[in-house]
Amino acid sequence: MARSFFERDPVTVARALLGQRLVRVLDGQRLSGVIVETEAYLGVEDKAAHTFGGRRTARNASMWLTGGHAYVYFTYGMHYCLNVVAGREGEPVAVLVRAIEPVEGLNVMRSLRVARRRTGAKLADRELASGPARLCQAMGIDRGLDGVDLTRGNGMFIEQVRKRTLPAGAIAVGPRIGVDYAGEWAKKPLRFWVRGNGHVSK
DNA sequence: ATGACGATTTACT
DNA sequence: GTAAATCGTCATA
Repeated sequence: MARSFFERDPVTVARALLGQRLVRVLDGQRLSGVIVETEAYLGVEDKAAHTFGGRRTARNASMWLTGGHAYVYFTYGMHYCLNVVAGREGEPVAVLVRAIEPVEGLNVMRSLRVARRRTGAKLADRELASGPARLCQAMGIDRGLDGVDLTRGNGMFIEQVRKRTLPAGAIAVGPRIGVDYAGEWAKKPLRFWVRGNGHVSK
């Protein structure tokens, strides 16, 4: 996907990413899935965003890069989450990728996920990447990928599946998850998912 | 140097 | 439905 796809406002990018494919090349092997759930983070004005109020730290530095870079952060002492940076350089907005529908490398994903659990019960396909931290586990994404240029085609990138954004009727909209601390901003309709898709987080 | 806190997931009641 | 797991990060002092 070209730079121009990402250098747009985060809501537009969040919607346009639905139905496109996230690809991770791990040890020469392709792991991939169709993006089915995203959230837009609007930057300095957005109380739920890591860059709220213009915060610029070592942790969120890549959010300030131009659209098309990855912002990977560590949270809750054990989880990573992946964002696709949107907008222009110096405009710290991003899209959190919350779920994908696995397409390639399901067995590798399963073993990466199972390695982190106590019980050995087998995971259904729907449990592999239906959540922002699950997706990172399944694809072997950690801080080593923070700041990676997703337009470069190595390590991790977005592959174009469709030219146009899904029709509005195929996209469901709701408030973002896990940001209750953000007051009014917690209620804004900034979460997007493919209507009826079974791989969306619960 | 310290303390409070997560853009979550899992296990257990 | 409730709670534990687990630690980097950042604001405060």
